[in-house]
Amino acid sequence: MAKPPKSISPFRLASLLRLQKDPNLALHLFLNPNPNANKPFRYSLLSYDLIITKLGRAKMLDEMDQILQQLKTETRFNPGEIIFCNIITFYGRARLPDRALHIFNQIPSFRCQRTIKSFNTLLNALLSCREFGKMREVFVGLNRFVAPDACSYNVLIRAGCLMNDLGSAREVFDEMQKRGVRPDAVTFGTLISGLCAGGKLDEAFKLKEDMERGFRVRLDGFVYASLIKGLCKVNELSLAFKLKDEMLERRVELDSAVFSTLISALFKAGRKGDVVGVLKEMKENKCKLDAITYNAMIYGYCQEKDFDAAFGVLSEMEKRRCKPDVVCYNVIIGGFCREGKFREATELFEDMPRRKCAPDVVTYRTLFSGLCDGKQFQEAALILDEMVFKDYSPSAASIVKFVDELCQAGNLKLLWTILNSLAKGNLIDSVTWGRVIPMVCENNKLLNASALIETLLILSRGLDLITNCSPSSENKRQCVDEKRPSSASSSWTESDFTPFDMKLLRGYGGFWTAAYTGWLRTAEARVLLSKEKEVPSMEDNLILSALPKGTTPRSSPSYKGHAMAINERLYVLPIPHADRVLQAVPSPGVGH
DNA sequence: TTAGGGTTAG
Repeated sequence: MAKPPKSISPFRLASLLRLQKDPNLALHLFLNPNPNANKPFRYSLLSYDLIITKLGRAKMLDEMDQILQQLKTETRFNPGEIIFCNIITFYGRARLPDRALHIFNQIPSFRCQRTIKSFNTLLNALLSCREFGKMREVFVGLNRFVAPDACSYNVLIRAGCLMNDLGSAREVFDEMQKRGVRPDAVTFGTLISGLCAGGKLDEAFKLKEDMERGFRVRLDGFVYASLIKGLCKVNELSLAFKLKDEMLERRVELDSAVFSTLISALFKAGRKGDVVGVLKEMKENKCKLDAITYNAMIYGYCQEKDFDAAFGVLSEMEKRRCKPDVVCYNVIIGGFCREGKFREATELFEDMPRRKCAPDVVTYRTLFSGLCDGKQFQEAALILDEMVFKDYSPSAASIVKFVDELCQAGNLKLLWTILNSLAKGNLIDSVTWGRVIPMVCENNKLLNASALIETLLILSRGLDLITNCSPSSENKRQCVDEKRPSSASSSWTESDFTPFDMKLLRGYGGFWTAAYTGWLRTAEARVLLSKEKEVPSMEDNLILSALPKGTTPRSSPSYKGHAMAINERLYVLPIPHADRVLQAVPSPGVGH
């Protein structure tokens, strides 16, 4: 007879969790440490820490929340502030500012004291979400309870730099000194980097002087790397190399960041031959090449259309046990696309999972816009659909470009396909609607599309994000039934909408208005079809004309669009989908 | 794992 499995101790659970790479398995293990035991498991604080960190890193934030609720009920120990700092950071990375703020406010309920540390983490998380207004609010509010330190000000300075508002970054720099907080190396590093990025090299060098002479803060690699990049950007390569030598003289540790910048600049200046010297110097300084250094070379070779050399670097990385990262593949895929090597680009993209590298939003955007530029419409449509499925969005410009190209090519069939994909991701904005509608009307030999466009304009006009409201499905159904345009008018005006509608439209802002209109029209089309009106108005025609030819709705279409034969088409999206369109949140850009 | 630099697209 098999022996019953030995029950595991809290200590053993922690070490098992540490070893488990798969976050799902780790979660399962955490939730069922001893499946056959009948008394509750006494989790250690370390186990909580490990599972929360694992789930957070894997972006399994709902599961992480579940564990947090459990942690709240544990009274045997008091969790340290660091756990909450990590959680706040995870929310920041996931662009969930409200949840970051919420957990920050909840910290005391976990029997943990908040300090400037979690406050600064919150500020930084809000910065990751580009919630500058909220940052200010939080800073002003908490200022009354706790004195900001250099780190707090450094986050604010970085916010100024990212907003391209170097003036306000400077103001923060002055303010911190007024309040007796000494700027440190990070303060100068942040400000100098911002000045270099903004092309204010003179100011940056002046600040470097002040840092050293006036403030007696030691220069470090961060400051040098920013300045060297700034010089390279304006083609001052010899000055950049001089600065690197200054680092050697002053015994500032030379790191891969400085060398990567120089290598990248040499390639861009067409001085590939000089890269060998830099690599040699790296070796002399015992500085290892990292993925970024290799990527600088790969990019250089791709710009020169030397893909063999680029793949050579890739093999070299593997040989040196430096795992190629996603940027590495993005660079090569981009290079292939620029050269019209779409098959190669797609093959490498498809090979990424085998190479144990997940494509990111940049990979998709690069491939998508490359395929569009090369008029590889079918492939582009496939990538687009996959992108939307993954909740990534192409840039608004490339969507419009793609739609324009399809309109020009008269490829209505593919146009419907991609509009369908875009609708799934709530990615059709008023510009796209504006491009598509005339196309549809022209194709159906209708008089003109001005009525619809006018409608879109009316709805988009001056609508700001004022309120947030989440309508019930009953509300929406009422909208559909009541929202018939007045018969005298051929287009919709504000008077055709109840105050509720207008509130709804305002709540979602101008950007969403077009999607909302699309949804209303969807339902509208369905109402029209179900009523089998004898003499369709021009408005009816317009909507019906948008339906692809040859699609015959069943006799009694219901609001549950899935029963309809045409529900795959854009204008007849199923209602549950429309609900999602309405409730969707704008997808963030990179890093989403 | 409270904050800053270097490689990719748009």
